[in-house]
Amino acid sequence: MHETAAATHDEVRLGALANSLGFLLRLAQLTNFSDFYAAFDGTGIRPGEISVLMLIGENPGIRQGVLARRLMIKRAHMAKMIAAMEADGLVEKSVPEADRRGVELRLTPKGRARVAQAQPIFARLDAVSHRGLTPREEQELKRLLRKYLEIDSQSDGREAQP
Amino acid sequence: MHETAAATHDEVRLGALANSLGFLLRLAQLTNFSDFYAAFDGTGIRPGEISVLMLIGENPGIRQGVLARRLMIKRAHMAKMIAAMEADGLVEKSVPEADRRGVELRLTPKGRARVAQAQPIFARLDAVSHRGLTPREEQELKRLLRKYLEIDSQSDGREAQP
DNA sequence: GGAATTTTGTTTCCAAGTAGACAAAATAGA
DNA sequence: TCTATTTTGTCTACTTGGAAACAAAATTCC
Repeated sequence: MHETAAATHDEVRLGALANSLGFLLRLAQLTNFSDFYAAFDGTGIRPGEISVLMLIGENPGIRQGVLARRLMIKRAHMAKMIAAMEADGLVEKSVPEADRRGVELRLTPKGRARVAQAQPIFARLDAVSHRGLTPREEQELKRLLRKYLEIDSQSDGREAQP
Repeated sequence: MHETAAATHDEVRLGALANSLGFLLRLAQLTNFSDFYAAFDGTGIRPGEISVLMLIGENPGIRQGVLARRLMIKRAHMAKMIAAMEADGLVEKSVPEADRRGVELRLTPKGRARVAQAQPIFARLDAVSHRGLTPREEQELKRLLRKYLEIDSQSDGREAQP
């Protein structure tokens, strides 16, 4: 029996979307997230939480607005995340004398322990999440994404030391 | 005056995250989305809506479960999106005789008009969203993402014709 | 043929994230 | 000084998406 135009066998024509950067990025991110959740299964660690903790660990005293801008999420949402993490004892806030509007963030020992717990899982995930790509291609993919995002891979955004 | 360890000037050290595929994909997707919203400003067209409409247009009669799987969203959410689009008169459902559990989707004339309206904006967006990349690099980025996703760029997921 | 299982879509409730208004503190401008 | 603007974080809705339970139809297994 001949097939009609209706899609069968889960085969889906993507048409113009197959060449859309946004569409490809969205699917790639969802794919990677599912790898993340598989790797961190049972730990209760989520992508948003661990990336915030890692950035605070790398940048002690960072302001939450700066963190929100770098992670491209809204300050309102960052406020909620930080409040929850503070309630969990992962992060501590301090109000700097120089500008009492702001809040400086630092990891507590428990927060540092959480990052340390995640580190090996994170490393293993990154070593296995290649999917169809060769290691060489994955490096190239990351390089292109960093260039797209205008992230300087070596300096990690650190200021030059005079 | 010498700086403390606290991050100033919005400079944020990314540390290990700068080499994390998931982190880079997330930021890239958010960046691209903001380009999308800028390009489609005023039209009321959102990424999820237009991608669903385009896929239905390319695959008349597609089942909503198949669509959900391809877009990597949950059937529950797809049901809500389709219900809203049907209420807007963009999509029509029909129950196939062969399997009365399922629902086949097709665009209405209004749905086709919406896709036609989006097409030039979409094309222009795709031509301008390069950011730091050269056109050559953007093509390579898309190729790597398709390979990561195991999407066959030429066939668009279409079955081979015997 | 008829009960168990699976598939498909839906419904309800919950979590993640955004939008916009707000208050407090800092800064700019006369 | 002292008002006006800006910056920073927060609060209250609202939107988007997922988890789990459910119903109806199809399929499997005897």
